[in-house]
Amino acid sequence: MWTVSTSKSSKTETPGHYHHGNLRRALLEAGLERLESTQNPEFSLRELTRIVGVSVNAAYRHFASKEALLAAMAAEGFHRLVVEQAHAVQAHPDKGEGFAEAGRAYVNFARRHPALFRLMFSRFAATSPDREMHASAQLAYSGMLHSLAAVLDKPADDPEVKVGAIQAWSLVHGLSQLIIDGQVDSHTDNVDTLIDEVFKAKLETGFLQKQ
Amino acid sequence: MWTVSTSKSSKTETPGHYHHGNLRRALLEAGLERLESTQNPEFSLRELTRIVGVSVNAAYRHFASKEALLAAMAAEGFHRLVVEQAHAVQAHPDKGEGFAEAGRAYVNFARRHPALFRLMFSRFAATSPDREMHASAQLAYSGMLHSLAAVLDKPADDPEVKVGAIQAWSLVHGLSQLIIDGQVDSHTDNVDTLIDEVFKAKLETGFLQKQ
DNA sequence: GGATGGATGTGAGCAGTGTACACATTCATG
DNA sequence: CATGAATGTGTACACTGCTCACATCCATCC
Repeated sequence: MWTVSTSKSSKTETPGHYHHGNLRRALLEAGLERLESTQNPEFSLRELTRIVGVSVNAAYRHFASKEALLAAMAAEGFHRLVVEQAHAVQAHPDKGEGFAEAGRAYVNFARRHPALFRLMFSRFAATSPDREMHASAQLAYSGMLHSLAAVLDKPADDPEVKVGAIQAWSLVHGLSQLIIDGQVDSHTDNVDTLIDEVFKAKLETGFLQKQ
Repeated sequence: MWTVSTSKSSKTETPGHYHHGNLRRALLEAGLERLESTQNPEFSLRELTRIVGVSVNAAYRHFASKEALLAAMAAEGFHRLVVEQAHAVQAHPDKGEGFAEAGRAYVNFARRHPALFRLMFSRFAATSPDREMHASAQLAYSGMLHSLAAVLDKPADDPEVKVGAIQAWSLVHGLSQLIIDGQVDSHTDNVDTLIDEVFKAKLETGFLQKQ
């Protein structure tokens, strides 16, 4: 996808490509693809630079460390998640359904990209002072917060909305984690119907009831 | 704590200690302590053996790989979690309260041992074929399942119980994860009261209602 | 249009890692 | 007390993240 410009060509991409043609982006893509394609999500910086076809240290012109690369990948993951959730919300005229669908989208995102999902919430996500990543995560949260506020017809800073948002996020996040850990698979036949059941029960008895 | 037996002494511990005195246990303890005591939960096998005062490869007589050591540490974590939850359940005569208290114990375990908690649910927990660890995790799940079955006064294999258990586990697990990721801290003043609120809301409207 | 300086990529090298292999020591048991 | 198994040690190897000095390329200005 990202071809090296051997001498002077391939000016087809976005600006900011000096020798390689946006090496930063290429490394990110390679890393993300690596997460998707293999069983073992551990990878070395050297492996990525080998894939991209560049010397090891070229990476250090774009990322201060391997950790910084991982943080950028996580941020990209949050961006994609936010997009998918926004789509889910907008696809449903009924706000309650839209909110529930966003939850389903969350779980399915985790199922489709388990390694990326883990990366997004791994240790360094809490530790690293990466600004971009925290901003992305914040975006995901505030999106859900406002969606729930619309459902409950209350301001976003209403305590009930805040607690409800954390509750919903916890449920969805926990379910995602347990599923990708294979800790739910072993107890149920079909994960899809389980998700439906969990959500249905939630809808009937839980916080989505405007009471 | 684990002193090396220079020549022939320190037979004070459980059997199975040849040269060192249960090196396996010592490595586990060192690893767990390492997780508690430091900011950066990454550690090398060599570091652990240095702490214990033994050559690097001695560890390989007790663990097939570093991954196996991590799996054993995770299993130990599950054991401790199960113990704390059991205590929480038994401390309350009312079964519903006991169940809720077990949930609180779950969250607090994660808060007190964030690195260990992460390890227990990290990538390799799903990947690794470590039998002991999966057995321990299973134990945690079935304990909660039976506790909920008692609350609802239904058999443990009742679909409603199963769904409720996964729901409860998801909520508690997700909340734990979000808290230790610092993703909740930034939105609320006091985590403790938040937990109470989440649980209270759950108790009032959720699956704990016998309807 | 050619010089200049900053952005970008390269190569060698360092300390540290996980682990395999051959060997040494110690223990339980005959 | 000899023997074999269990346990610990030393050496070595391929690999890692990362630093430093150097090479290359591009945009820009005279």
